[in-house]
Amino acid sequence: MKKPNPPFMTGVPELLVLRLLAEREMYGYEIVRAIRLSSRDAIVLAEGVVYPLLHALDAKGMLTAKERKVEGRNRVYYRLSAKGHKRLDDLIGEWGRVQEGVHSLLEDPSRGSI
Amino acid sequence: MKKPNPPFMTGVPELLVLRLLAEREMYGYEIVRAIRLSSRDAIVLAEGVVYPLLHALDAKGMLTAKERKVEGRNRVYYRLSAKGHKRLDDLIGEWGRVQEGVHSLLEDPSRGSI
DNA sequence: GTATATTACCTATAGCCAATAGGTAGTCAA
DNA sequence: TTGACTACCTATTGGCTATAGGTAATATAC
Repeated sequence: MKKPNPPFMTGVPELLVLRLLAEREMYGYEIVRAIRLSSRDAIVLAEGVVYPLLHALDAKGMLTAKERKVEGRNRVYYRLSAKGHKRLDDLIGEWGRVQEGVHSLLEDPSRGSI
Repeated sequence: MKKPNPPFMTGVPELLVLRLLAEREMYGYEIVRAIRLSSRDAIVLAEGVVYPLLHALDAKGMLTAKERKVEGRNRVYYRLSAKGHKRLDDLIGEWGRVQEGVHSLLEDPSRGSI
């Protein structure tokens, strides 16, 4: 088996999925496409990443699922719960803090050594 | 045992360590402090993260180690190799791409759904 | 008619990063 | 001599994510 590429980041898939669902209800396959398109292929989450994540978030009460039949196909539409909104806010805050931290280290790494 | 916090990101510790060592040679304990200070506590990597990372990077030829005795204490000073510089460039590029991808999704998640 | 591509869902396995929790040893101040 | 700080280290655990599959329906092409 080929050695898998290293994961580039943790927590971000969850952040992105929650953010998309904060805008409107979506189904898994749609989320996979939206992340790929909206990030211009910078972030590509396979279905094997998104579906288990959705199930985990659902199990934690972060979102609600509703199955619907559209054009002969079953779709599971997800929607953010209040808990999911809270979680999203936390992740956005953490992302911002980390991003700033990385930025300051990349730009001026000597600041920490004074 | 307390449930450990989830990792907030992968590849970033490596990025930060390489970036610091690109500026000047440093030793492990100093790196731990520099990351904490320069990021204003946004990113705190314990010694148990940094030391194994340094050893792994050393084993991969990303950096060179030189032991030195300073004020009665042993310090292992690390320096970036050419390979390490290359790796740093790659990680900086990837960080930029991912950061932009996350940014566009956070700001305008509907772009991907047209 | 039957391949192929696309949509849409799913699970199992494996790898690796990082977080925790320890440990050793030297220096210095109270 | 106790505590605080410096400076190094390892073992274990856990969780995220990547891969690699699988099912089934629709639409298109040949």
